Amino acid sequence: MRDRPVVPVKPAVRRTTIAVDVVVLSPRVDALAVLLIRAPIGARERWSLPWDAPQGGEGLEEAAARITGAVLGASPAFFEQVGTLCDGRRHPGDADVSVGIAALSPAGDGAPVEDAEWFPLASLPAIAPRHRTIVDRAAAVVRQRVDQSPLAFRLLPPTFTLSDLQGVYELLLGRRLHKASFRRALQASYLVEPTDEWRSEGRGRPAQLFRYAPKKRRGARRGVRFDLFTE
Amino acid sequence: MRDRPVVPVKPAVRRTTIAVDVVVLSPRVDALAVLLIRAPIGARERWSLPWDAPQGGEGLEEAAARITGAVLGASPAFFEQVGTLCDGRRHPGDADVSVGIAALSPAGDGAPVEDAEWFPLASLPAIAPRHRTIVDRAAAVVRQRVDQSPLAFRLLPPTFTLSDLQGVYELLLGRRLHKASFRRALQASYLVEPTDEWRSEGRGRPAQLFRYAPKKRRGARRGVRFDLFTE
DNA sequence: TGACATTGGTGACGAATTGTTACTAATTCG
DNA sequence: CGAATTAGTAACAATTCGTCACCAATGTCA
Repeated sequence: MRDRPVVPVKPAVRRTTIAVDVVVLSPRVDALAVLLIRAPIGARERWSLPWDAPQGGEGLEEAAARITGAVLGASPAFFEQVGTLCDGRRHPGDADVSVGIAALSPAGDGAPVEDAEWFPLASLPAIAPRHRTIVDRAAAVVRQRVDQSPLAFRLLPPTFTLSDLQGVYELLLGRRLHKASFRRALQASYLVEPTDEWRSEGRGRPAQLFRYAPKKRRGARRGVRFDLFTE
Repeated sequence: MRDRPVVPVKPAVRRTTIAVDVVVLSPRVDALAVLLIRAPIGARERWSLPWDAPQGGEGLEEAAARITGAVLGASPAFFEQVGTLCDGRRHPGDADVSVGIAALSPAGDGAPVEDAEWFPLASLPAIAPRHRTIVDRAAAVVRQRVDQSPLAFRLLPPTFTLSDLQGVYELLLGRRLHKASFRRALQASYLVEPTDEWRSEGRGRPAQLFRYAPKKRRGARRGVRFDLFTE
């Protein structure tokens, strides 16, 4: 940083190869799952993330929607970029640049095509190093933003019980939450509204169904949080 | 979304042009400022963000460091991606894809080269639409992550007073904070440690200098926050 | 039919955190 | 010297949070 000589930059674009790599996440039996596709014979790894290049005139999230639709039959309504990579790590299509995108899909939506399968986030098979990085980033981003973005609601059907919702939060955060506290905080947030439907799920009292319906509330936030944790 | 036919994807990379666009942010007189460079004669807008294509074998943040170094003479130690764009909006070099990167620079570091200037975030001159989007995203990202990432410390020199730090938080958050609450929260966070130096800044009592020195503290966080605000 | 297990839902209380007021401390200015 | 200005903190009130205890509504099974 010591007074480096000022080199005038003559900026110019550069031709490279690019890929959109999609981490489709969905809550499966008690764990978040990622959708992988079987790689062609001869590839270094047997599985990979769904990916493709954006087509002409197509935005990145649009491309992610197309790719997901092709593999899952349903297209999630929520995407979030988790970082763009341009490093030495290997990509299955040898793209120079990879745009990582997380796609959130409710539990019941769509079904994987023949060569695709859900894998619990915690026990993935071997995938290309760059895909590994993208999956890890997607998990980190989702965990980090869960309380600032309506991520959890995108992993649930349009109506859900509060226990469902709490379950998703517990999946994302990786820890148990206290029922009464969770509900009180949710109440105060005006993020959901009750429907007049109830769901009976076998044993136990039936639960009321809610829907995501955030009320306008201007950000009159309080002091600083310093929620920074050094691992 | 209605049962779209499953189109088998034959993924393939695609050649495109790419640019790294850097939003260098620094606290200037009572406002966050962005570093812009004068565009060549004949360009649609007279100013633009510093940008260039990543060179061979160079990572994206590395490219951002090089670009910033060339324009500011000093290279910030902190970069954060704020999103990758691939849409119709115009880029000064007509890149297909733009990777937006925020670079945080302490107030005194470096000096703009001849054709570069600081502009307060609130009153920018006309720049290319894509650059406008990237600046807005950078501002949003920085505001959103300020309490989860040590962003504020990257806008300050290695040692600083607590009033300096509070000032940066107020800049980033765009609202005033209460002194006593701020300091109590900071204390509880173990993010800074006092040095044995004091700084006398003209009138008033001299202030103790602190440095950023996060102590390890495992994330034993509490309930959910639902800090989601719908504008 | 009537315990009992199971899941949903809530009131209430003490503990912890946060917002605020008000004060003390150390310096410059006139 | 006193007034003005900035730094720093103790202490109190208001609010929020974690927890416990309980009630409600259903299915199971003797």
